[in-house]
Amino acid sequence: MIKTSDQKYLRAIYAISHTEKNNKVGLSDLAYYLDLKPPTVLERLNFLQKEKLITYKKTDGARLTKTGEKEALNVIRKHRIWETFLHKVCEFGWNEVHEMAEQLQNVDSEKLIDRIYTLSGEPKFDPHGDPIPDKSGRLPVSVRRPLLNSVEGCKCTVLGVNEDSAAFLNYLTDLKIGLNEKLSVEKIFLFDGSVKIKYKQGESAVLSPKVAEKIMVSCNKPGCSCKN
Amino acid sequence: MIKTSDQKYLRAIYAISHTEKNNKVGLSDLAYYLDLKPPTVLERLNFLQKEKLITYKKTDGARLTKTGEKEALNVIRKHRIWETFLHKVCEFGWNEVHEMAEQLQNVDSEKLIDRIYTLSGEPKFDPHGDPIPDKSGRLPVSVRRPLLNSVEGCKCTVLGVNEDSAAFLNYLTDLKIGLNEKLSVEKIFLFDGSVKIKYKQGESAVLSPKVAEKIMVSCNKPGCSCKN
DNA sequence: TTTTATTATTAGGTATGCCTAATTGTTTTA
DNA sequence: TAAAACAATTAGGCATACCTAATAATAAAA
Repeated sequence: MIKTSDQKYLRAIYAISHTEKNNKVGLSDLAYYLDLKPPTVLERLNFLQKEKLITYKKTDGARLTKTGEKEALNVIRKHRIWETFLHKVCEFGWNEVHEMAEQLQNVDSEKLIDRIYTLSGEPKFDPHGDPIPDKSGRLPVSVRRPLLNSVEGCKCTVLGVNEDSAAFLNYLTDLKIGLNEKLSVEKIFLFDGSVKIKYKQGESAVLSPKVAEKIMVSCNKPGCSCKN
Repeated sequence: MIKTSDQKYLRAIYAISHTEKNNKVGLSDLAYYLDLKPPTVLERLNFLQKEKLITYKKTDGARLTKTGEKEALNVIRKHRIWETFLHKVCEFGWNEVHEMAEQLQNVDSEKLIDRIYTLSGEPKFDPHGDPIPDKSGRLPVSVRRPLLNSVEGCKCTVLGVNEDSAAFLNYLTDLKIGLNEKLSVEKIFLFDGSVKIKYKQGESAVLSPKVAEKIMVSCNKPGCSCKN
C-alpha cells in the first residue's frame, strides 16, 4: 500500500503538470507547491522513481508513469468526492471544503467513499467544477472554458474555478458569484480584456482578466461563438 | 494543540479506568491496550504528566487530570459521533464502524462534527449503545445494565455492548442479535449463570455468562426486579 | 563569453515515535 | 523467606520525514 505522504507528491505532480504552463515539473516547483525544501522532495522523488510511480530527470522534471497517474487519480477521486459531500450534504460553502477534504481523503475505506458518493447524488463534477474520475481513473469530459474567452452578449453558467486560494474564493463570495451562477457578458474591454458581467437581479461587476481567466463556465446556448 | 497520538493515550487511560476492574491503569496494561511496548508508553506518560494531562506513579498507575479527562471526552465525543453517522446515515453495520471512526475522529473541524451530528439526528447514544458526551464533556445518564443481571421472565431491549472485538460482534450478528433487539429472558441456569433468551419470531439462544455480561440492555418495564 | 542567478544535488543534522536488551523493583507462591 | 514471575525503568538504537549549509550544474543576463 502506498503511503498518504507519497500520494501527496503524486497529486502535486499531477496538479502542476495540468496547469496552463504545463511544461516540466521541476524540483523547485514541486518543493514550492508542497511547502517543503528541495532536498526533502528530491529524496522522495528518487524513492518514487524506484517504485516506478514516476520518472525523474533533472532535464525533464518529474512525470507520472501509468501506475503513478492511476494512483494520483485515485486520491483526486477521493478528495473531490469528499468535497462534493461536504458541499452538498453538509452544506459547507465551496470555499470551506478544501481543507477538510484534504484530511478526509486519507481515510482508508473504499466502501466509505462509495456511500458518501451515493449520498451526494453521484455528480460528475465537484463543487469547484472539477471532474470526478471514476474508479478506473477515467475523467468525464466537460465543456468548461474560462470566462475570459467569452464574446459580448454570451450567457453562461459558472461551473468552477481554477484556483483554490482562500483569497480568490472569498473575493468571489464577496461578489456573490457562486457555483451555478448564471452570468451575462455585457462588455469585453479591448484595452486589457476585462469582462463586465451582469448576474442575479441587477448585480454587476467588472472582472480583471486574471480573475476572468480562472472562472470556468459553459455557454448556455450550444453553438455560441465563444472560444474554448 | 494536543497531538492525535497523545489523544490515543488519554482515551486509552479513560477506557481502561472505566472497566469493571477499574482499579489502577498500570504501564503494562496501557502498553497492551495500545499495542506498544512499555518503554514507549512510559516515555509518553512522563511527557503527558509534564503537560498536566495525567498523573503517573508506579504505585498508582496513570490517572487523568481534569484537563486530561476533558481532552479524552472530547475525542470520545468525536469518535462516537462518527460511529453514529456511519451507522445511521451511511448504513454501515455496527460491527464495521469502529475502524473508520478511529481515523475520522482525527479530522480537525468542530464545525464538521456538528454537521455530522445533526445529520445523524443528535442521539444521546452511539450504535454500540455508549453515551455521547456533550461539548463540555458531560455524559448522558443511562439505565444500561448487563443482560447477565436479568431475572427470569424479564423483557428487555439491547442498548449496546461492552466489547468491540470483531469476533464478538460477528457472533452477535450470526445470532441475529442487533441493536434495539427486544429480548425475553426465558431461563437463568443456576449452574453457571447462562441465560436463555427468545427474540424475533421464535429465535432462541443460550448465552454464556461471559457473553451475557457484555450485552447491555434496559428493562422494558420500569421497576423490573433485575439488578443493575 | 564571462558573470550572475537559478536550480539541482550531496552531506550531514534534528525531532518524533517507535524498538530491543539489560537492569532494577515488586509481587507471588512454593 | 528464597525463588520465580512479573512490572517498571534505563540506555541506547533505528526509520521516517523533515531540515540547513555547502557544492555543482545549468540557464540567463551583461
